[in-house]
Amino acid sequence: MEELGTTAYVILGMLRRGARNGYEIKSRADVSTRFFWAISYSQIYPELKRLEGAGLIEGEADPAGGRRRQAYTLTAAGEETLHEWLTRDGDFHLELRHEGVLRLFFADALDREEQLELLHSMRAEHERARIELERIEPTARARFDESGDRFPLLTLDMGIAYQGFFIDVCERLERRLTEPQPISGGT
Amino acid sequence: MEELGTTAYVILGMLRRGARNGYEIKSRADVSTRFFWAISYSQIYPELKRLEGAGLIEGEADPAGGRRRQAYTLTAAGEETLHEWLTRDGDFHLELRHEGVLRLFFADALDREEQLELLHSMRAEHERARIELERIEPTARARFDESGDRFPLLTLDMGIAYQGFFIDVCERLERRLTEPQPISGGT
DNA sequence: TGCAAGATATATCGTGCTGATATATGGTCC
DNA sequence: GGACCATATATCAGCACGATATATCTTGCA
Repeated sequence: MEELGTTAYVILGMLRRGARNGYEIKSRADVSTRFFWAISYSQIYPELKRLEGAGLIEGEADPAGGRRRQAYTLTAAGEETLHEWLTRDGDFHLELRHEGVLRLFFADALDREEQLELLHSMRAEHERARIELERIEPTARARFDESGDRFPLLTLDMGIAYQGFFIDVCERLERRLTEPQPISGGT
Repeated sequence: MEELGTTAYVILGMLRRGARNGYEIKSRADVSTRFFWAISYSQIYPELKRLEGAGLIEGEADPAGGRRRQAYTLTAAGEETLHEWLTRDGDFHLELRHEGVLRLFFADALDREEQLELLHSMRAEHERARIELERIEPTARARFDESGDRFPLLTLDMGIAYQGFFIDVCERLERRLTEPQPISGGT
């Protein structure tokens, strides 16, 4: 079998969690993995067929009234493949795209006041993001209490701390730029 | 004029910094913006032509011996466009793809020992990344001393702290998972 | 002197992903 | 009855990545 992309493992993992079709996978991902690994329909539906072809999942017709629907489940091979990925050593895919930091990188083209405004609006952005995550938190906590699976809640709390990291960095830089004559760029 | 993608602004910014052609833009980006906004040749060369067509940059033949080379410079319009982007309020593009956190999200499928190994190898990955950044730091510091532009150094230090954030998170989680009976997933 | 290896410089291809849109049906509310 | 939203699948244009191809210039060293 060819190698699988990371998106394929999101699908396997979500199926293992109890998601049954493409729509449910996407809905769940949109309130969880989206923050560190987004997926879209145009990946999900072709990938479901590919995974079925590879024998990692099985689908059967599951119409809801007159609406066609396909219900998928993990096969033993699929379960094994997911486990292999989860325990694989190293080879992490790790990527950040952050337009705020990018602008900061070029901020020498700005005057002091504009630099401060950039930091301020960047901080505001992360504060909005943190609030969004904090709104999800009670739901995640409730689901933990039901399921006993603590990892979704744990990664959510990581996300909240992650936003906090950027908020702190912005605040520190804003303070430093406000000071009379800062010397260097040390940590 | 159509809207520009963020990559276009990387190019404008790099030209403003003194990069002259596609190769130099890519070389510089690979040791700086790469860590928060990666770009590739297949974006750079078509984009240079597009930006020239839009009047934001100007290119002239600049052969090096028998090797063809095109030297670009910012126009006044390009400078202005860059400034508009840098001072634009909000609308940040912010995106993370982190396979380690994703695996952690699904880590309920693992036993305790495998979970610890996942955290350990994730932490090792971030430690490698931090060391890579720390190796660049003296160069960035020297360039700051020459140019007086502190922002590249500043964003590099942010990157180092960023890796530190994940290292700390992993350590904390490793400790918590080692403890006898942790209760919840609180921060 | 010869020549291998690496740096400089541009270009392109396959693949994957995003965001938007299209198409239906089912359920809820007034 | 009809408006509106949720459910469910599918696809397309555009952007981006990573790898590779091509060619020339420079460096090192035997």
